[in-house]
Amino acid sequence: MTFVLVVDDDPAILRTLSINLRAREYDVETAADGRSALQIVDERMPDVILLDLGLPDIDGISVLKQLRSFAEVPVIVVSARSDPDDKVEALDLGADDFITKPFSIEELLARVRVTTRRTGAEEPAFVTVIGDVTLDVTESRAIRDGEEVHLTPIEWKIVEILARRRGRLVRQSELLHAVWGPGYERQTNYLRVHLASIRRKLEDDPSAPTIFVTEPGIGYRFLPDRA
Amino acid sequence: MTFVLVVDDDPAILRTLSINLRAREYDVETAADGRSALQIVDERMPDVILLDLGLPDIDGISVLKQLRSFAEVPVIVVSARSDPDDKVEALDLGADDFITKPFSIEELLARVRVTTRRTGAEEPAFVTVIGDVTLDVTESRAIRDGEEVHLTPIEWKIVEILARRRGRLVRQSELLHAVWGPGYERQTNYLRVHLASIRRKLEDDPSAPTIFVTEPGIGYRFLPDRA
DNA sequence: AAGCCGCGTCAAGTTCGCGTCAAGACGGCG
DNA sequence: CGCCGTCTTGACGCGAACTTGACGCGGCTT
Repeated sequence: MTFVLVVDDDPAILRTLSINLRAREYDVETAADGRSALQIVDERMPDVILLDLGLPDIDGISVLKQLRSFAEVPVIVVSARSDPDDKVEALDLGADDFITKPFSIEELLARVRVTTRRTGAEEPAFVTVIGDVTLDVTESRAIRDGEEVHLTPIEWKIVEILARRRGRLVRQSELLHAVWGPGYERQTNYLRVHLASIRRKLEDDPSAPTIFVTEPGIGYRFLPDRA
Repeated sequence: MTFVLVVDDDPAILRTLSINLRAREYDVETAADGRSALQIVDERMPDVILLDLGLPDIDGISVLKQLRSFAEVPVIVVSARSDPDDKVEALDLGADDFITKPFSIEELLARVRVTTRRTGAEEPAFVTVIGDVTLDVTESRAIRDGEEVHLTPIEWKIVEILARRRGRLVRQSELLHAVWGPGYERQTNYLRVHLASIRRKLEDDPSAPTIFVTEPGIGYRFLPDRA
């Protein structure tokens, strides 16, 4: 999943952007000032950064400069200043794009798509290792004892949803809705059958599951923790 | 010297841009309609294209589409239309940037610098060898057993996208979106047909592909690894 | 203790997706 | 205007994947 960092001191903007980006299946993190923005970049390099120029602590331009001293990550400047000089300065300092407030959310999303298209930076490879099993959800690859195991599309969907919530409980109705769509929330037998084949392929002892465990009457849980 | 193609039907704009660009030591050529623009691109590939959407003959959007079917050259759309939908359409069809008239010359120049800065940094001369097949994606050349094999434009697009992600999975919807544009994400039959002809031309045994492999229900994968 | 409900298992039946082929539509070029 | 390469569209067969129903087991309730 593409990871976007949104930097703005206006909570309303942060909220709007987060909601819209998340709805498009982006992984979003926010920062309200330059210091925390740089920290996030340091910890977990984003695929795109949306950067406001008017920040409370450091000037947005300075943030951009510092950023460029160690990272090539695409930056889209989002600013209320429409003065051409500001744009030129930001662009020449390494910004990849500049969009002025107020802006159309659709346009912003399109510009985000442009930068990700160019860098080809999709999916930072979401992999999970459990003992001798390796699951690469973004690549749809499962490896067990060194050799590839084939999972079907529905099996992958289930695994993906459970894996994204590592450890937490996922209700049956939720799984059914996510995989089969609305209207299938009571077909719990589907889950039984498909979970069975997933376990047959990935569990050491399919009859005593330790990775994909059942919460009777409620749902399922993915437990990647293993010695 | 960086070569810029300016496409606009307004002679005044052509003049202003030419003068300003030439003053910055760009090599400039102009076109007043879509047909001659495409011709120039065919003869002498520009480093950047400034494209107006309102052209007398072909719609600017169509020019962009045709352009993208055979060239990756950076395109900055320059248009009087400020409707967000127009912007989104152009950007999703492959435009790298979008600027609305009237604009500041300085800003336009800055945006030109952004695109050239980007493309100048890349260019990893992209050839792949798999056994007796050689693929030169940047040059659109395929050679098998010493003789050239002809691939059609769509075939090249597919090969290129898969090859750029060597080994990694590309989802059907992604391929369809990238090759045919938004709205074609479910026409998986297109992929079946074109993949078939690609395999017929490049695989040893087209019925048992080893280079372009299918992940049933999910997508395709390019596997250049070979003994 | 008996019965019910939810889960896992299995096998049979059906659908779905892929590859293949061929016919028709489209568009560029002479 | 007609030719030719290319792309689209539909039909078909096959195999994998999914659905569906039956069954047994175990825990929980009454």
